[in-house]
Amino acid sequence: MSCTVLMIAEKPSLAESITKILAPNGRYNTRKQTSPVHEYSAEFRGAMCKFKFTSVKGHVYNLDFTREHNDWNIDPLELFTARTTKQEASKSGSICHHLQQESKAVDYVILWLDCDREGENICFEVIKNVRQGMKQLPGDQTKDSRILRAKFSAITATDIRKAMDNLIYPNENEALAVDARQELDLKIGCAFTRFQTKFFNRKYGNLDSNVISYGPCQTPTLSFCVSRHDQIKSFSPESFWTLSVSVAKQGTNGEQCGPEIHLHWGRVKVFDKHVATIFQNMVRGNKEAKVVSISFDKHTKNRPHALNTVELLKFGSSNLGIGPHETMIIAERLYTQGYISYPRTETTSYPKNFDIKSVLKDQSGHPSWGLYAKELLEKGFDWPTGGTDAGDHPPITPMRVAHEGDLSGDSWRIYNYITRHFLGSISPNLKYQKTNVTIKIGIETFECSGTKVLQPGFSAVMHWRTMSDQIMQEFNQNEILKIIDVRLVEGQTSPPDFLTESEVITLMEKHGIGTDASIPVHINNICQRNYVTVQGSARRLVPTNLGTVLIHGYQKIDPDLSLPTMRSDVEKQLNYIASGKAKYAEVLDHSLNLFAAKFKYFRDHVGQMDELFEATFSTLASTGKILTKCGKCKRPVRLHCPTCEETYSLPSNGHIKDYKGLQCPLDDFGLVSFSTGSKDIGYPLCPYCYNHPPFENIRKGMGCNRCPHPTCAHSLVNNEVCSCHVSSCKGQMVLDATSAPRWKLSCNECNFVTTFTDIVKGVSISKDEYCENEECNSCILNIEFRENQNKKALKGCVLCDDEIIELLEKKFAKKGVNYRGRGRGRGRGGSRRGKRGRSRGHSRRGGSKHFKTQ
DNA sequence: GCAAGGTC
Repeated sequence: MSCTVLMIAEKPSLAESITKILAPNGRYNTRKQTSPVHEYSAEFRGAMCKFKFTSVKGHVYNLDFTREHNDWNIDPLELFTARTTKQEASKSGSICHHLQQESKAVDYVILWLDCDREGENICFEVIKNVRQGMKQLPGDQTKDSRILRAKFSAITATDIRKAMDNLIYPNENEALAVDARQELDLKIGCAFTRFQTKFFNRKYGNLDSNVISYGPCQTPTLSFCVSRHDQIKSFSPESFWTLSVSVAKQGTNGEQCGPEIHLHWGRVKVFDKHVATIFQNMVRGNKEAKVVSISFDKHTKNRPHALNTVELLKFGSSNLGIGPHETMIIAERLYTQGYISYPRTETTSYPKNFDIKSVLKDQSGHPSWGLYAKELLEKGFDWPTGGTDAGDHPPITPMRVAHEGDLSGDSWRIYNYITRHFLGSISPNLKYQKTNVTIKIGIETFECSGTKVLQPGFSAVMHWRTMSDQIMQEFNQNEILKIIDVRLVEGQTSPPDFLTESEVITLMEKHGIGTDASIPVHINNICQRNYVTVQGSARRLVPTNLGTVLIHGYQKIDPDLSLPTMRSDVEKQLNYIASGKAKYAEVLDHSLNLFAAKFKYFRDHVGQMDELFEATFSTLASTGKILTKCGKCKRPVRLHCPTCEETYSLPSNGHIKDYKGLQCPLDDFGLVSFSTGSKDIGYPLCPYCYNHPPFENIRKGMGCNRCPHPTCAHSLVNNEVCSCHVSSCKGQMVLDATSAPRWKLSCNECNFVTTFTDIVKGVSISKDEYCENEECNSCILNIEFRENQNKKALKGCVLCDDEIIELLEKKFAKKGVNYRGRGRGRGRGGSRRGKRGRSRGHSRRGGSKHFKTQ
């Protein structure tokens, strides 16, 4: 034997099938090793050679951090710059050792790894193990020139032989793109996961998951489910009305003969009851209905394409009630038992030389579908058209007959589906005729229709696709029908339902999230971590509180983190590496820097996510109180709306209570009053305005005492009395209406407060009256005394009138005395006279954010 | 204890 050729496939089954194709007369010997080695002799490059065909089992290596960075106590930010190592993936039996042994003194290595980017990467993992042991040859016959790549687009004899005759070299750029992907996924995933897990698990003991994970595939997957949940929550039903009309054939005397026929209104529905009633009256105004047209249309439902993984998973979930993870486990078992072909494939078209006849022959004795298969064999089957060849593996088909007793419950149901799908895919199309009858009552159009199946085609074997006849009476053109009933039926629009697992798979496929092999893993992850639960026989994925809070948190802090474009954006970068347009190190560096910055931003703003966690998972929140308390200081600091899942912070170190059931005119939020005690500051505030100031140039934390709303009874404009007495303060003294029965004036900037003595019963601001002292210009107050005081009501300026000044516990200095702050501030906001009712100092230039009162 | 991608 002049030379030895080592060939390596991605999995043992493929090594065997390709050997069967390439070994002369299909004759070869197999040695049992970590992965079987098939041996045969054949010609290669003009000489007889010994061929050894073995395989790896997927990736040879896993990427991981070194030991020092596998410590959860280090700062996760360090992970972005941490060193990584590749470790052998296999737990049972060393693949590396196997490759090293088998490559000893071989002349050639031919790589038959799957023809995708991952396969190209595995090529280089293999090369790392086989290169050393290869035979040294003289001259320019370098080892690298003898490591070759077979590129095949299907596992068929033609394709495999063609690949063997057109060997090329492995593509390092494609492999490097995968290396970059691995490193990015590892670093981003672990950094975010460790940070979140530690941050939230330390704070909340009642989270439903040990690990609060983040990943570029699992998080967008969860996001799909939460988006639908949000749509449902925010849905508001609308009433609509429709005309429900029934007619019947009539005899010569106008009597009803024949059953009632229900008609569909051409307008379907209207959203205005008044309009609907007009239509109803119009229709009722007619005595008869007239058939104006009858049409017969032929329709076709195409047979399905050949079966791929995603389609199998979707059917398993929606029709068999078996989750994708479980379906894959079962499919893999059926595959290793030889009942079906390789179950991980994107391909939906049969290879040209696929032996459909032999599969049909195998199945023709089957008790359930044997006769059907036999008929196809005898009468001829339709060679499938369409579908796509993804170049990976042939579609999923039955490989040998199984009877119901051979397989346990779910295995049988999956095998049953795969086989019926196969038979359906080579069956005729389903054909049916649809009859449409158009009927007019006055000027309104109605319709009724019937269907008749002309040829069941594939639905005869795929019984879940069966279409039943909808029989309709025969009508004649211009036939007059009797109107039996005209009713107005009210309905309501309804929200969408939660996404089914099958719909989630469709979305994942559409957005390129995960692969046929990993889609079930991602869905399984978000279930196991308790971010979603699978509900009902329709297997709908309903987000848990934890799942919802996570996604809402990302949306608040950095929406990119949960967008489905996360994956595709990174893929675009990786494509530059694969195509050789950019260097591996540069792309990796760029993406790592980007995500490190995102991580830092997320970490700095995690409080926004924490507000949601606090409202959902703190023990106080579980009592159902609307007012939640801070876990540390035990004071109420936040309001939480459990429906909107929004949290509003409030001023701390004080008391919060409902403010007389009053509402903010800007946003309809209920006002609350804040006070720090009977002799301290107090004011009403709107929780929304406090967190989202509605006017420009106003900082966060606005209470009503700083609000420039021109007409609201609680705003600064309508409650300010004079400038603050404290010299360094630029604030306004505001009448604190929340303070009754002990009336107070408190500054809206500093903590200066003055209280009226307890003989004062009521204080109000006199509308459009100001102190006559030009320098003062304060508001005029109306003071009422308690009945037992026998005092007449007073009216005057709090800065200039002695009698009023006397009523204050902390007295303002009388005008003319050189007290701190005198005269100051008066001119600051411009002349105030005549400006009441208009914002002072807070121009509404630029408009307000949610102003809706004017 | 963490990601996602292969495969068993």
